[in-house]
Amino acid sequence: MPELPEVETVRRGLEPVLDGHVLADVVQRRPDLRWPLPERFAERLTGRRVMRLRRRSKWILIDLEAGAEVPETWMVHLGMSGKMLIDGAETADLHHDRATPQKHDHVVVTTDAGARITYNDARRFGAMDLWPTATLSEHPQLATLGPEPLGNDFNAAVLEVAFAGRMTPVKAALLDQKTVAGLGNIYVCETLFRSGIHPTRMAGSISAKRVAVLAREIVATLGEAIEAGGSSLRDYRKADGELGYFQHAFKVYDREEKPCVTGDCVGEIRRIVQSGRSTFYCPKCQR
DNA sequence: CTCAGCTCCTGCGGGC
DNA sequence: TGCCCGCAGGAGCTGA
Repeated sequence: MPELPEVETVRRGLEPVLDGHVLADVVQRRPDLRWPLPERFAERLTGRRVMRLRRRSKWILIDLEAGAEVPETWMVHLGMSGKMLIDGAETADLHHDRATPQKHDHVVVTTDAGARITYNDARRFGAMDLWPTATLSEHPQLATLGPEPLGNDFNAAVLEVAFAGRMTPVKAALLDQKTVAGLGNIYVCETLFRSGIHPTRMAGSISAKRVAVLAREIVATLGEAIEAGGSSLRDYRKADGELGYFQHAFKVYDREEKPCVTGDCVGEIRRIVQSGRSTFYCPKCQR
């Protein structure tokens, strides 16, 4: 499910319950997610204080105070179906209640303030790791990532260089986390639509001017989605304690055969499959 | 090296 | 109602 905006929303939702708090109790309910969890995972998290929550691409990075060892970072990737659910002392009004674990609840953390954070992941494409904070950028999953689209290292020129010579559809190039980090299937479709670029166009063949539009739309689209996530976060307690899922109106994603939303466009959204994944686009607006 | 296709896993919705 | 199929927001691996 989650792409960069959803992951950022989850990070922001976790912040008030985790930041500055001690992980008083950690329960690991199976040995692996996508990969085996690190040795003595629960034991190594237990008793450590959270110093900061960061995000890199689709990874949530939870910096921990040094325990018996050096400062380490608890890394969390939600994969396709990973969810973070919060309940406990401060959310006793929730009908959502994890007192007894439910199906696919894999990791359960209780803080010193009595908040309970449950990681639930049906498809188990998610991942967790524990890595020294000082060398985090060398972690195998982080080392190859491209620039953070909402960071200072991303702009039109950078995207142009990344596209240069790429004889692959721009859709695939944008899904490649080495090009830009954090985009997934939905936001690639949306940004290409907003940029008027056809998804099958070869990345290396797009003019500098149009790459600049694309870079700008990537930043704008992600920013707006995070904003939408933030507003949903403010009343997530009314829902079910599940972080990161929010209503967002997509212009093309999952709108096959629906009318194009562009003002005077009479076209309808089309769905094609590119490298095994659905692409949605307007054949009239995107060239 | 680059790229397309397959793969992991479970759940859900549509068609019959 | 139940069964079967295709599909799902990620991304690593394989082999051409």
